[in-house]
Amino acid sequence: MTLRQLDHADTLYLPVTGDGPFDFRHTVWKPSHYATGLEAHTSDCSWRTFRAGDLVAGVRLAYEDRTVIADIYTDGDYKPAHRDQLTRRITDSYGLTEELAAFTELASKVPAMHEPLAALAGMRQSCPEDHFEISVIALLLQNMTVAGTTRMTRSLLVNHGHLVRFDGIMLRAWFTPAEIADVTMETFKEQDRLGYRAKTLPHFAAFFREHTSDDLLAEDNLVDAFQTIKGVGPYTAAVMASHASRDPAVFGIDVWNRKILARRILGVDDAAAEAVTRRMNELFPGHAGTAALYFVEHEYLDAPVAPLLEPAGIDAWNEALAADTAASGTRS
DNA sequence: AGCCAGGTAATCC
DNA sequence: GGATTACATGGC
Repeated sequence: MTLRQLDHADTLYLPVTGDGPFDFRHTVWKPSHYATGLEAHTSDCSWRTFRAGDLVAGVRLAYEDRTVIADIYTDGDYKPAHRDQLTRRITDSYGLTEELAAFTELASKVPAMHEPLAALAGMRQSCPEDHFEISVIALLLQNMTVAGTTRMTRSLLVNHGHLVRFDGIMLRAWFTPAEIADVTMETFKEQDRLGYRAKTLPHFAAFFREHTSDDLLAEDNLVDAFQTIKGVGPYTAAVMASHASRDPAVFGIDVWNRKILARRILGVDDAAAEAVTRRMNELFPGHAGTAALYFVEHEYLDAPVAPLLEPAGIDAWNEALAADTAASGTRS
């Protein structure tokens, strides 16, 4: 994998609409999210890569006066259509035009939600991944420890993705479905150590090459269509719906958030998935997904999985990413 | 060694 | 149907 240097191409000023607070830091950086190398965060600035077709874009995100300022870096072929695409993508990824009032109203009536709401008021769902990318994440989370998921994610991005540098930060970028079209199941299994998930990934690539992102927006039962793929069940489909499609009523229940939610809303260490889901829907009708987000992020707020970087730590971050890439290159 | 982890599908009664 | 089990992998 070669390192691409990206140059500054544009600055987007993206208004945050709606009344009420906006929590930029916890919208863009989620305390519960594991490290992927796709994004980096300090206390007041974030960097993230996006794919827009063949384009690899690096984005620096900051916030001021109800406006997200997105500096765009690319490797040369930046066109007006890309500006529109990235404006929409970043606005949607972080819910900048979404209204939280209905959720906040419900939440204020649930004592268990008072602390999360006080700590995180104005936080939106974040999903900089597109439908394909978030589906890959959900696949890698299946029946696996976070350490295992992190390992597989890193391997896929090192071996099939991209490495970029812009604005002083080094980051990984996703592969597109087209870019892994010729990668075999054997490679995913033997090189990337995906286990049984190796069989499913080629089907994802085929599905998302057939269904372009514009088709997906028009598709009204994408979740059902996606579940016809072998290896995609209710969890993976729900993660796609709640994150990439931003359905506030939906959340993918797994053994991780099941325990967190059982403790928060039922007062027990664990409970059946159906019982947890039912209670979440009773307490937060139409907004159970948003509520789950608040409970989970509050759980990790004091001990984030991937803590914010100090500005002085960026050199070490860059060196770690470069070393990781070099190590992979020498492996047989 | 054996069990389990941010699931899923196949196979049993 | 609902309950049980194999599926890959690596960490403890």
